[in-house]
This record gives sequence, C-alpha cells and structure tokens, in this order.
Amino acid sequence: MQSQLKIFNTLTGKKEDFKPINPPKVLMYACGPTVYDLSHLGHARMALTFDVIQRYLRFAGYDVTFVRNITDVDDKIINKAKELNVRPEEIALKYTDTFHKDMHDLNAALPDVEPRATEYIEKMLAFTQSLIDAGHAYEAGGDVYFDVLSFKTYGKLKKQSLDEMIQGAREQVRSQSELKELKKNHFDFALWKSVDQKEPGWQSPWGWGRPGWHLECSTMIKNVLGETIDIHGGGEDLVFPHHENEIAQSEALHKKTLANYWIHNSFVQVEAEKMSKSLGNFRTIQSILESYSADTIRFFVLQTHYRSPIEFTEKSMESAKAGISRLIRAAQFAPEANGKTTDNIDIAPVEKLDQEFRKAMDNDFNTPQAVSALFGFADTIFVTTDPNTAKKYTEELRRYASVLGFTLEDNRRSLDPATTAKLKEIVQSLTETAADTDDASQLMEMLLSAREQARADKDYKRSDMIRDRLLEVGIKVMDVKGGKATWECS
RNA sequence: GGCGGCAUAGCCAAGUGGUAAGGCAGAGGUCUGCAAAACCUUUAUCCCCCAGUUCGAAUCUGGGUGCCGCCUCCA
Repeated sequence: MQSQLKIFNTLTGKKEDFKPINPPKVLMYACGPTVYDLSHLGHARMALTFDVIQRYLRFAGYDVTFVRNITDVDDKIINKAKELNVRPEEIALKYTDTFHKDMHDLNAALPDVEPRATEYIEKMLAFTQSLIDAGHAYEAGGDVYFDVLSFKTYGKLKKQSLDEMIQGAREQVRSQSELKELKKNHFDFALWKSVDQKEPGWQSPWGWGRPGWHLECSTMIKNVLGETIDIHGGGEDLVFPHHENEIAQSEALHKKTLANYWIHNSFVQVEAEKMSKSLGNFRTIQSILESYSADTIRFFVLQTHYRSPIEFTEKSMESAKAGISRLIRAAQFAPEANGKTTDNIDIAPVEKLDQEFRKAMDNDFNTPQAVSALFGFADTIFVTTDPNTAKKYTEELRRYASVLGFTLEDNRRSLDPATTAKLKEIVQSLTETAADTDDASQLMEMLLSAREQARADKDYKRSDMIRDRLLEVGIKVMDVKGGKATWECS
C-alpha cells in the first residue's frame, strides 16, 4: 500500500513528500555508536527512533536496506585501552557486544548491514586519494585535510555559509585555529591524521596514521549502499560538523547528492540539560532496564515526537509504565464465552485504527499520535463481549503496536528468581506442606487457589492477607467476574 | 558573539488558519465481600507576554521574555 509519507528534511528545513530514488526500495543509513563505553538513554532514543522509522517503512510496503555502522577506531577507544592497559580491539569488541545486548533488550531490530570502520581502511585510503586527485584535499605534514573552500556549498546542512561560520565563531574557536597551522582554513577537517609509529594505526601513502571520523561514513555508504541514498540520519548533534563533512567529502568526489532526506532526532535531557557522557548526567540503558521494561522505555521515548527534546524523570517513567500497562491489558483481554459466539467480526474498528495509525505515522513519524490511536482501539477492545471478536482485535492491536516495536507481552511469566523465592516463602507460611516446586506459575496457582478457597469460605481476612502479601512482592491480583482471578507484576 | 530550535492543564504530550487528541495523576459513580482492573461522568473560555494580519490564530507577521542545542568529542 502506497503511503503519503511526509518527512521533515533537515536539509531544507521543511516537511517533504517522501519519494525514494527507486521505489519500493529505500536505502537508509544511520550513524551508529563509537564503541568505547556503555550506551545511555540518549543513544537508546536515537536507536529507537530509527528502529521505528525502519519498521514503519517496511510496514508501509517499502523494501528497506538499513545500514548502521560501528565506529571501532577512534581516539576515545585507544585512550581507554591505554588507561586499562589492554588492546584497543578488546575495548571495541567488548562495547560492540554490550551495544548489541542493549539493542536486543530494547527489542530494536538489527540493521541489515553493520559495517565496522576497521573493515574499510583500504577503501578510506582510496577515498582520500581520490579527493586529493580531484583537488579537494591536501597533504600537510602527514595529515590529509579536506579543503572546505573547494566545496562551494559547504554549510548547506547547517544552513550557514563558510563566511558566516568564520565570522560567527566564538573566541575559543578562533584561538584554537591559530594552533592548527597545518590547516589552510580553520574549518578544514582531517581525512587522515598522522600518529606516532608506536600508536595503533595503519600504513598510508602519507605515512603511519588513522582515518578521520567523518570519512568512515562516507566510505561505507558508498561501498555498501551507493553514491546516493534515500535517508541518512542520526542525533541532532551530528548535523555539524559530522554530517556536513560527510556531505562535503561525498558530494565533492561524486558530484552527486549524498542523501535526499536527512533526519535528526532531538535529545534526552536531564534537568533541562542534554544527557551526555561529558556532563556525566547519563543513565545507561542497562541500568534503566533494571527498573523498567523495554516496552516502558519505548513508550516513554515514543510518546514524544522525535524532533522534540525529552526530559528524563522518574515521574515520567512511572507515567509511561502505567500507560503501557493499559495497552498490555488490552492485548491480553479475553472475555468469557457466554454461550454464543460469532464469526461475523466487525472490522470497522480495525479499519479506523489502520487509518489513524497511518495518518499519524505518515506525518513525519508522529508516534505520539500513533500511540493515541492504539489507546482508542484499546477502548474498543475492553467493551468487546464476543470472544472471537476480542481475539481478532487483540491480534490487530499487537500487530500495530509491533510497528512501534512494542511487544505488549504479558509480563506475568517474567518473574525474577528473587520474586519466585519470595512466592515460595509465602506458600510455605500459608500452608502446612512445603512447596516442592520453584516454578513461578505453579506457585502462583497454589496461592490463587488458596485465596479462592478462603473467599469461598468467606474467610476474607485470609484472602485479603494473601492478596496483600503478593502485593508486597510486586504482584497485583485482580478478580475476574465469574472466572479465575488474574494477576500481573506491578 | 554567530546560527538553529522550543514555550499548550497538576505532570507528560499532539495539534500549525476554523474554534483545544491522547497518556499519567485527581474527583464522582457502576461493578466488587473489600479492592484492583474495566466501564460511565468529570478536570485548559483557553495555548509565555505585547502589538498586528484575518470574518476567524494556540496555529501567520513583528517585537519582547524565558529555556535548550550546535559552533570542541558527543545520539
């Protein structure tokens, strides 16, 4: 189904109709992590933003090739390795693994291709040589710099001309530029940096050295996807200089547009400041996952449009948790069969959901509105009395929710060992016989039937006690009219 | 200093010219042994301030105020 998708393009500063170069194919690239430390919520937001974009494009019928790189050569990695007295590769490998775990735990799909910078050194050298040959780069003392004056549209993504940038640069920048005598222009940037022979590096026509950061993306895009792609994105802070420099390198060499649509997500803030490594105000993905599910984190992130900043607070996280719980309950909803069922399912509510959902997502991936559509559909589910209809609706809810990456999985089977042990204690303290199982669902079964018996005996003191003890360990018991009580982790 | 962005109820957050989505929290009610969940009702005469354009603006224009980001590694 062809969509009317509109995307806000950083390059033009406007929402534009999305027209892929070669529909239904979509070539998409997002800048991945530099693997030198654990990822934090800010990285998670970027990953989730592009995960959802990619999911929606596929849902809308596009044939997406999604590429996300791993920057595994960088000063930060090398410095950390020196600090810990290990080889840089170990650091890179370790944090590549933790990043993959983070993505897995957040239910973020793997990219179709995940190139690593170190696999493309040869190609980067060739790229650099071509730029020198074309007169866009020059060698100086073993370094190679891109000559920004040779690329007349430099600054088009940032929307500021080179002259304006030079004039507007703050004091600090000007004084720094005086130190860099090797460069012709302060805004010239390194394609290749010479380093001491003892340092990690590669041999190049200009001596021992390492590639500049911006070069890897240009090179990998060219070699994995081609000279012009449909979508390129990343965090807002990559607009300048990273993406601007990628454009300069690639477009100077190929004389072609690098990417038609540039998408940038806004930040996660803490107390009105950007969450970042350097400010030290970050929360790692794994630490947040200790308290909140992937669905809750996604809900927290996706209830704000990707181009607006999000303030991280415990209150917002709790609010998100309560919100996603309602959707999970809706996805689990199953009314008791009341004798008669129908195969004549009214699909009008599903059509309404589809329409609202697509309309929201087609409008520059408006996930807050898409989530709202999910809630509207949940309302319908809760008032459904026919089991067949409810089954169909809950399947549809899960299907649309999955486009946003929500699993809506029932979390009641995910009791951790500590809680299970506590359940066992409760069983033993309530019954004379010792519980001879460590199976959480069996233990729950025992407790719920004990409570059911108490209620049948009108021993409400005992039944309430069981309910209270369960609540203490984080389990909420809910009676179902005419049926067995249900429960969930709070 | 240059450039860019944001300001909507107690909190979070859509809406970008036609009279304020949704979530959380709160209040009242139904259901329940009591709860919880679910359901019903309810919660911004108004969208930072001041001018202006318009039949009509939270939405457009101009001017303020406050906050944030980039210009150095950064998602």
